[in-house]
Amino acid sequence: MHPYRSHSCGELRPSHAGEQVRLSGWIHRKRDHGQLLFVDLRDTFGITQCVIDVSSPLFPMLEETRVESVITVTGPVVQRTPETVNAAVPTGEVEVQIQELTVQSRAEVLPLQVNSDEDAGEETRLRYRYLDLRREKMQAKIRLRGAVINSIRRRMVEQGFQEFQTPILTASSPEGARDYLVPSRLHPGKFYALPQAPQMFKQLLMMAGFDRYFQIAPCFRDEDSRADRSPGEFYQLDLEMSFVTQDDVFAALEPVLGGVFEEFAEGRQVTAAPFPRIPFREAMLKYGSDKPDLRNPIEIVDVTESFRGSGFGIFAKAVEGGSVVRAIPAPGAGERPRSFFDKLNDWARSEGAAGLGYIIFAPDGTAKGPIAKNLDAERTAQIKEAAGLRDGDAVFFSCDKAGAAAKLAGQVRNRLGDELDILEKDAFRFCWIVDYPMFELDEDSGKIEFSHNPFSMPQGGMEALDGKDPLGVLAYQYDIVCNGVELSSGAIRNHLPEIMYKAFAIAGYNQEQVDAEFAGMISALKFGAPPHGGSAPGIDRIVMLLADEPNIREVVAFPMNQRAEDLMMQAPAAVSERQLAELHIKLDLPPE
RNA sequence: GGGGGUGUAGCUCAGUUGGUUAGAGCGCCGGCCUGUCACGCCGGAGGCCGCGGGUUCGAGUCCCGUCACUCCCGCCA
Repeated sequence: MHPYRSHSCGELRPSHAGEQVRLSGWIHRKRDHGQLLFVDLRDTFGITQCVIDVSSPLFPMLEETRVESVITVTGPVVQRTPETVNAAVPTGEVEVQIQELTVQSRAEVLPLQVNSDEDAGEETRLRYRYLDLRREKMQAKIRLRGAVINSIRRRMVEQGFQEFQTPILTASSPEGARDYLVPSRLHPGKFYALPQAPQMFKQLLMMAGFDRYFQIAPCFRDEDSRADRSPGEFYQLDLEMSFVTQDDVFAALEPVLGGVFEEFAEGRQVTAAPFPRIPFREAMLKYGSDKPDLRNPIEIVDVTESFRGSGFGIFAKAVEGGSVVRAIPAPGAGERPRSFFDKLNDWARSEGAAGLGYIIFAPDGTAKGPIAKNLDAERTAQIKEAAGLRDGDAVFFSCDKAGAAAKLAGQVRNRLGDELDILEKDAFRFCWIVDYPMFELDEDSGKIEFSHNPFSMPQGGMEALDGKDPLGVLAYQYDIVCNGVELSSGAIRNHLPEIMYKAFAIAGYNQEQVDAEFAGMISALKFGAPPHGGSAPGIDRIVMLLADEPNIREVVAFPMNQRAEDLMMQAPAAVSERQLAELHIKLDLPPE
């Protein structure tokens, strides 16, 4: 017999009764009856009950072996009597009678409990990640991640995409996030950078004529983390296509994402392709965000005109000064207590807003609240009509300059969705956000800047850039959003050097600067570049959504903590003087 | 860089208005138990209440500072 196992711990059934088997695994749980001892033996495939009694000379050895020790047991499979069957476990109709026992590895007292559904603190979990990962919940999430990646890869290949590998040690790029730098030994004072994304390489592969590229690509960015943003590194489904329009990219990606979500939805609804397309400006108005959660039925409306010259002086005056007023309907909130409105107002102030006005439309048809007192009935009715409100509803107002008003309105919309518990349940709601503006005005400097990727193709091409209103130029730039999570952004790229120079000129770069900073890219465009475009959905975020986990670390096997430290491997760490010397590095700062 | 939350036993947490010896569940150690499956019963050990300072007759509790973790803003496709 094999030295470790003849079967897995999830395998044995009544049909195996009478067979001599060998199982290896971790002691998940022990139930010690003094003369009789049950061991739940666990491997990644399942749990099998093993039993031994005091008549065996091995009994004391097993009795003193702690939970999470690794053992090998050998003995016959026995069908359990009907009253001792455990219907909750697939192997629950049988058990293994232990005749031979090897303790492969003893476990000390554990810093976290593996056989518990309760999470230990994150610091403990990350420091002992290998224990945390033994837990059933974690095994399921990490397995899901692997299955999702397999599914993506299969679907991409089926659509004629070819997988590539691109360099990890590459050059720093001047745009975007902060780079991770790697010092060069052979070139004193010079550095490689880890790629923030394989952007340049995938475009160069298009110029090389490969037509359809994809990669499950590691990306590195030295920026602060969030619950949904890993510090340091993450994975993207990076893809690029030649001779395509925006519609072609959407048509290629929708069946992949839609298909993956359908495959792992487990009963949850998935938006059917084609996904809705929402222009950026419309999204900012209706949802106050370019990553709207479409499970939330609330739609924001502009009611600026209803307040212009009105008796509600604060808003009327702000409107004269160029502010707008956005109305956020709160369906069913009309019967909430005063404290509900006060709490939201306090929260809005804590978010930096001047305050959050509201009108309550009471069930008896009267309009209540401080704003209603100062607003004539006609205007109040106008607002009620515009926001689609009924008696028993309420409406909140966000009044500020357009950008800030939209942002607050979006936050209120999200908050109301949660507080009023009106989000559609068990659904994945996708949309594309399209028609991003090519440029935006920097509020501090007053200068025109790229609003997204400078390498996107402006809609209307050269003609549009030559026009009088660069801020009105839209780009073939798009995001895909699911349940309020930005999965990716993408674009049809600018493959024409003259348009590239012009776009950069508008953003204040002359030709020499562009040539210097983007040399590889610009020169590649000069030798015959196909029109091309692509996208790069975040793998971790896809798995987060499918696993219904708000924290990205839950779907990464070995994540770093918020301060970009690996508590288990103890990275980052100091290195030896010798290593530094080889890299021509002399540390200037005392090490603490 | 800024703001919020948390920090009490190995783990998860409770701890009232500032009051006497800081508790529970799980885990650990010991004892009992031959059909349990979150086995049960009895007993025990285990505490720098994150750290430093202050107020007070008295601080886990209040104040100041600091550190750690976490969430958010900034930042980030």
